[in-house]
Amino acid sequence: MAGDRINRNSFVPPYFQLAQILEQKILSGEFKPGDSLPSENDLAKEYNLSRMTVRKCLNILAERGLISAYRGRGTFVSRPALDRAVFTIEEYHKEMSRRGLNPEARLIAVKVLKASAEISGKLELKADERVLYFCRLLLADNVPMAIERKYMRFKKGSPILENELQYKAFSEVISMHSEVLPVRSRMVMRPAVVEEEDALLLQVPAGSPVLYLEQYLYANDETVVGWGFFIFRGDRFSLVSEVRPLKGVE
Amino acid sequence: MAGDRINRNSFVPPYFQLAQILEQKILSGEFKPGDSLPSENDLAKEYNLSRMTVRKCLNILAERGLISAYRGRGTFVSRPALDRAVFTIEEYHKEMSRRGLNPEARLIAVKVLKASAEISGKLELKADERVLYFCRLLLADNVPMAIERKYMRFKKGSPILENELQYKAFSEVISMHSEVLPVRSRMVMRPAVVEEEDALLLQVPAGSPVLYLEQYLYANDETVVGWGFFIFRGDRFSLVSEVRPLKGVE
DNA sequence: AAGTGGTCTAGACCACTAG
DNA sequence: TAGTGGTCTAGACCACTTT
Repeated sequence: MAGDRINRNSFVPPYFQLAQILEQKILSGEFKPGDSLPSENDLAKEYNLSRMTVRKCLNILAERGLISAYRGRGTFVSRPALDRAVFTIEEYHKEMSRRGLNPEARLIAVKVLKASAEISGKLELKADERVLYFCRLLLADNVPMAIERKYMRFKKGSPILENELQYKAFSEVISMHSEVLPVRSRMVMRPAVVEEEDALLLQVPAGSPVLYLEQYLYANDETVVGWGFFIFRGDRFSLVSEVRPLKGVE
Repeated sequence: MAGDRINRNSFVPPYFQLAQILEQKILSGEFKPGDSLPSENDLAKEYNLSRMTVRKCLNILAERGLISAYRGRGTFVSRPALDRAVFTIEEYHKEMSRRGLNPEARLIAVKVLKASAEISGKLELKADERVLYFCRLLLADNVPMAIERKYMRFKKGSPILENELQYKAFSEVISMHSEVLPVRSRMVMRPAVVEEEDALLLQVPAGSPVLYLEQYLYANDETVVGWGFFIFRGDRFSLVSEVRPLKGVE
């Protein structure tokens, strides 16, 4: 019945070999959505593995959404979640390097401002308290890709080095400028049309579609320690979600 | 040094208790980014657990990005990836239910078409082959949220029940209409401005910002078995990415 | 050589589900 | 009651890194 065996001399560990075997049986239709898999004990016997090893393999497949386990009932093949998408945005420099582009950041402005109503609201400050603001233009292969505008609580006597603002991510800038470290983030993304001032920086017509990506940073005590946003060009920046096969992993 | 103990009478399993303890030590700054954690053997001794149980706990923290383990060197606290975002879009009905909204789908059109150049390209068909097309208007609490337009290879003599198109996700529609099941997906998201025809359906002004979400579905042999897209209203639909504390899990 | 994480084993007890 | 998955244990060997 088995057909496939675990190769004990392979560099690929047994738990991973079994995961590949089972994945193939699922993708090829031998196990169909809703079917139950053999029990963990049966798989252990069939492939001459300990139950813990079988479980490690099943955990991998479960993480990938191919199967679901239910205590007392068994382990079942899931309907693949193909109408679901997961989009990941890395820190800008990593994101662009990943895409094979040459990233660059140009510092457009650094200022200490009295917080406007909007900013003091976002940063949970009293009106007119002072905040540190900076603006960067993010490029890839010399083409403007995004504008970044960020605001943080201003700490007297802690100078910001312009040099740092060329390379550091927002949370790193805060880490160095403040004693309260950000430990949690919240980001909100929505489509927008670009306003005139930003259109000039991005070198696109006013009214072009863009992605507006808002960022809140929180300290361990839930204080907001930073707020701001990115504006990404819609014609140069899209997000991709893919379900990858197990083969290519590691 | 320890301070915290594992409560063996708790319903919370030991591996999870230890994960909470270690997470708190990381978030509070007792362990700082770059610091090494005690070795797995030391943690096992300190908390009176077996090494496998300690490893299960560390895996949880590693999945969440709080720590990284290196063979031969040790386990280290990571700088939290706060300038990174992960956005998840569920299948429409689930997504809206999750947001506490009442989802609904209205079938606008179902047709068998000769594939245009664009469609036959996307579906890897010869020109003029026939494709099945449908269009749905997706609502939440009676407000239009999105338009969905989908195309799939047409299979003669396999009727599509209009009823199904009210509830089923695209990949399910294909599963029932075709023998070749989709097992893999690819989605691409970008901002756009809405065209007049779509603006009418969505009840927004032409030129309003929208999210354009393209979907490709593949069979096990890499054939494209479905293609299409969603157009989401930008004023009603945004995506949120949050780093959650361990406490709230399960 | 000593210490680290990665993997594996052969048991065990438990909570839960089903017949 | 028998079978399932969830958790835990106390070992073991390995590849790798550091000293």
